Amino acid sequence: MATPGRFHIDPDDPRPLYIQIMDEVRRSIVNGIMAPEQSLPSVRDLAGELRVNPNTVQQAYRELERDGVVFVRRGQGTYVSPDADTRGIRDRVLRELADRVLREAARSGVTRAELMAALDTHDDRSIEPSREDE
Amino acid sequence: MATPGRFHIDPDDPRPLYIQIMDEVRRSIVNGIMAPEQSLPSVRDLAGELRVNPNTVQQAYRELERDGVVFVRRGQGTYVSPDADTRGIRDRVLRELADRVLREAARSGVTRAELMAALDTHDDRSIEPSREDE
DNA sequence: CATAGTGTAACGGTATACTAATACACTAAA
DNA sequence: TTTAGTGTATTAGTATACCGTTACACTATG
Repeated sequence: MATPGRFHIDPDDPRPLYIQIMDEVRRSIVNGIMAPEQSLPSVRDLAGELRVNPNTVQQAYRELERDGVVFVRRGQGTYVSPDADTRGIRDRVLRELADRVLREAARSGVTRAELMAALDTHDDRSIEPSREDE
Repeated sequence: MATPGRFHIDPDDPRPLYIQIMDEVRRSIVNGIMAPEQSLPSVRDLAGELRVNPNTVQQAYRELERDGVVFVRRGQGTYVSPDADTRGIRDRVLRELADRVLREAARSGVTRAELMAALDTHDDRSIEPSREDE
């Protein structure tokens, strides 16, 4: 059930709240919804919208800052990094995901070619990327 | 540092021990090293080899049994499932990995095509699948 | 029947992750 | 200078995962 704000989290999702928030922010940048230097909602605003603790939002923003995705001005706000353009973040997300996936494939003893074949024939269309319908 | 047994675990790997053991067993089947109905080392034997607690091995075997990868005869031992042939397990591992990966891609707002392109161009050859050199 | 193998269950300790509560510090505008 | 915004740090509570300890049950063999 989506909250009416720009980001949403799913209380039934087993993943930690702060990780869901990080994914929301990252996806907004990847999809071009948020542009470099655009301000993010304040930790209190977003906390209110999502009905979580401000420190939970803060934890998400802190990790995104550490990853270079956002930067912070104390007393002013949190902003998308100037170099966090859609293409750049998208490439990084893809590279890191590919890296993780290939490691897991290696652990399981399957090859990149087999994995790609499996991805090609995977038929669950319901998990194509989220679209932000505004 | 590999222990001299058939399976090994890495104490520096942050993943839980029982999950590492599950991966070892699964990979042995996927690589054809273990055949259907072949017996697995007993929980005490493997615990001794890996220097972990028997109940840790037991937990791995229990999950593998739940997944249908092995079956258990109390008092007798644990065996690879008769239908757990290399092809079957390999297909399942691939399907589940593909499913997980596409979900994570969707969460990040990237498409299957982009992901496959990233996998194609990923250049870390060091993470091709483990080979069991015997 | 006893024994040595096998698997199994219950319980407890520890560590860590997650989240919230509270209070502090910075900044800009009035 | 004050105020209302902003971010930030510390602390604490809770839950859960992980792993080990201990003891029990089954099975086959001698």
